[in-house]
Amino acid sequence: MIRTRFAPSPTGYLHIGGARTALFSWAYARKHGGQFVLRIEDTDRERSTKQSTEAILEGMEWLGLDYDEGPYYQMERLDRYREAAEQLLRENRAYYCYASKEELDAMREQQRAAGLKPRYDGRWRDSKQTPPAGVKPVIRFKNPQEGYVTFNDLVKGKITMANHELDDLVLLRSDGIPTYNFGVILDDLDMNISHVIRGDDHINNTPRQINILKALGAPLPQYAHVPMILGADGERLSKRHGAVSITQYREDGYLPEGLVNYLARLGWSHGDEEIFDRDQLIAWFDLTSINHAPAKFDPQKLRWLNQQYLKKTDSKRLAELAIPFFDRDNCDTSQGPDLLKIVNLLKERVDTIEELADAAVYFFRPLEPSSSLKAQHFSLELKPVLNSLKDKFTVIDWNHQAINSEIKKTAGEHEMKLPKLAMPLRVMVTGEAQTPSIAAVLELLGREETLKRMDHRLSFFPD
RNA sequence: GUCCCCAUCGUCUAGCCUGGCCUAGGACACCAGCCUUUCACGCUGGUAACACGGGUUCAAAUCCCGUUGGGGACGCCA
Repeated sequence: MIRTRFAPSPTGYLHIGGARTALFSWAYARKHGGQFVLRIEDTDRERSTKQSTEAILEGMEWLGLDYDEGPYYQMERLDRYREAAEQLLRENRAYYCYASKEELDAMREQQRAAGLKPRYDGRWRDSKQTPPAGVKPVIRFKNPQEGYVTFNDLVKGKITMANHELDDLVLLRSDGIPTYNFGVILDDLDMNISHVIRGDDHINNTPRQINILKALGAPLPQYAHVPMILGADGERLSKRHGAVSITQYREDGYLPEGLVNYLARLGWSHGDEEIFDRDQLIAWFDLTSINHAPAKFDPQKLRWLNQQYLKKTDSKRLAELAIPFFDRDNCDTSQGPDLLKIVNLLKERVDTIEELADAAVYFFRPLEPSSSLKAQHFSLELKPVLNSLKDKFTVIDWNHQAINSEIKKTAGEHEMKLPKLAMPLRVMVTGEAQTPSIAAVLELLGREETLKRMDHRLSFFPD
């Protein structure tokens, strides 16, 4: 049975990188009919917050990453970690270390100054000295000092690390809470995780974890390290480099399926496939097609993909999703034209739902054209033409074909090129220069509102 | 600094494992044209990459080594 997990720490929201790791783990489990587990690694008491946990859960739900078990919380498993640490202590695979924070800082600084890799020097490893009074010790792992650790990473291939590069890491802090490296292996072990899929910033931790697992006499999971996602500037995505919360994309008007598709395609590929849904992802997903190099996040391609999904999404659903955005624009959608029809008209022309709502404001309230638009499209000679068009609008059938032919006819009668009439009409009714076909817009807007706006505008035309 | 990972168009990538089909394919972006009632959409075409240097081989984007460049890790964070 294949079991994967996503194990975020609740010290911030769920961001792009974490979401993609979760997506890959999820897809791998689903592909193989396995199970996907969610575990919250909340052992950093300083920074873990309830809000972060909720934000992560919310992000997972929005993306549709459903889990079969969890969320588990590490803070509920403290006894287990203590037991395991004591076992290692008994078997002389771990030891107490009484070194103070200041002492260790000084040690590292010295090493750095000497051009060495900063690491614990093992001063308490085989120490016979009497422990200082009143100091609560940490428990450190007795890492093997010779030989190599090799594992076969399912993404990167064979990775080898010399044991002498590794130091004796802390297993249990002085307050009895495990550190990441200890907690994670025990949890993955107890939860029968078969495949550990995580960011490749964990590659360096893997040999340490393998050593502990071996000391415990436990079986090893398979590892798959996924490359990082970089910001547009090539820097690792961080809070300062555009790593926004996954839910921010919802607020910006993206569809979860668009984001999922984009994320899946970032660092993973199935030939030349660009647009594929969740089921196709599951069917196609494999670890070997994950790219080995880090990828830069490209917001423009995300926008394009989102537009592809917007186009094929049912207008009814889009209309519902758009309501909060209309609210932001102070548009009462219960009043004006049929929202469904508005969505139909606009959904191929915008990249996000936010843009859709923004592009539809004039359906709900008249917009004042900018002075440059007025100067460009309004002129006194036009006034009689627009007046006669308006008169005809009072009598024709109100559908876009009829409106359209009336506009064309009027332009012909006055020997005008069509745009010369259509543009001023568009600007005077919508206040904007870019809208869908003006006839379609007018039909939706309704005869009454159209005439009202024309009257109003014409009353002080061309100003 | 030390260790680990990585390296194909500006970006995401196919091809690499199992050398020849690659005068390197697709997508985003960009440019031009078409469509057109504006803006989009759509369609057509275009610019654009195997980091560099050595090997191995009849033949290398593909295999090996080095250089350079990028990323990551080096905590009683995860």
